[in-house]
Amino acid sequence: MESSKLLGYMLGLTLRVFKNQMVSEFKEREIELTIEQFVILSLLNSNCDLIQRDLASQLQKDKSIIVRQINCLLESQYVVRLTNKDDKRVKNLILTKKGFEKLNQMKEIASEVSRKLLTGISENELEIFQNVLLKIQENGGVEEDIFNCGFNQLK
Amino acid sequence: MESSKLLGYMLGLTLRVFKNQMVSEFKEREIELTIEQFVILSLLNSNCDLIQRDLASQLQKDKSIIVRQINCLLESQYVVRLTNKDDKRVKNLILTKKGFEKLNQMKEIASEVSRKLLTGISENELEIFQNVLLKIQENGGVEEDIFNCGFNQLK
DNA sequence: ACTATTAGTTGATCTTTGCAACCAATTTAC
DNA sequence: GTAAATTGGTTGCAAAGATCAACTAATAGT
Repeated sequence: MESSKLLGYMLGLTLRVFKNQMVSEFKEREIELTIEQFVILSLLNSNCDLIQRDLASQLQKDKSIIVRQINCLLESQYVVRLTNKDDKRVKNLILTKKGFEKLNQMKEIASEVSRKLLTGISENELEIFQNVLLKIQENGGVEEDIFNCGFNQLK
Repeated sequence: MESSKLLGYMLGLTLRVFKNQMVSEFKEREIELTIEQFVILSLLNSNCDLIQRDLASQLQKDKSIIVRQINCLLESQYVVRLTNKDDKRVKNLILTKKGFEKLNQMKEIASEVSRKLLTGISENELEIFQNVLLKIQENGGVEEDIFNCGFNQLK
């Protein structure tokens, strides 16, 4: 099996397609957040116990990146950062009302874009597709999906 | 169907897993190219008629990015850039022997990484996975795969 | 011939990323 | 209980990646 060659190419291109569409939709509707920030808000909304360390490991990014992303979200008042009472090293991250509303707006856009990009793909194919993605992540050592932020839990 | 929410998240995370593994392998074996450059060399090797415009559209990136990537590859003498005789606007890109050898070295690494990441995934699932990726790209308006740089054509 | 288009290049600028150093709080090891 | 190690978070800096607009040179369209 020679899937080897271009797994990265295929994933990269597909992601880029998705991102480009999202970015242009965001621009059109004057949403000033990036896709990354949208993802972070989504994760925070899925599980309000997530701290910056968790975001870093879930997203496989350096913790410093997360800090800065959160800083942006703070400035626009989409989240609040509070020092945890039990462990003062830890900062809890809480979505504000404003953040929640913006998130829902972005989710709708993501829904539209996804619907558009996934047309012609059967339920079954999509299921397998998701499982393969999960499997790759697992094989790559991504922590088990603590909070099940899979595909299917959106209201 | 609520796959909407995190298509971007799933793709992004999976790509990141792949990239992280590749980067650490590249580092270990002292390969000083980026994944992007590896992809470009792959594409050039698949089809030597590709010009910079094609690379830009295939990779969905701005042409200026491609120019600069190629400049790097020129400096390290992995490719040569020649003005096309029939149309002097066009530059042909040719892999050097050095580039070809480096490419093969990187391909092997990519094979290993892919093999590792794809363990436990059946032939059939993988096939569907690839088709979904292609379908998404198609729905997103990526040009038809002129030179069939699909999964299965590696030596 | 004049205009529009195309391929490529450059410059300025911005974001993203990665790395290392660092602080403060907490654990651990003795 | 205290010293040392670890952990979560923050900052600075430099490299890489990406964007946008302006520009050249060659070609195509009329």
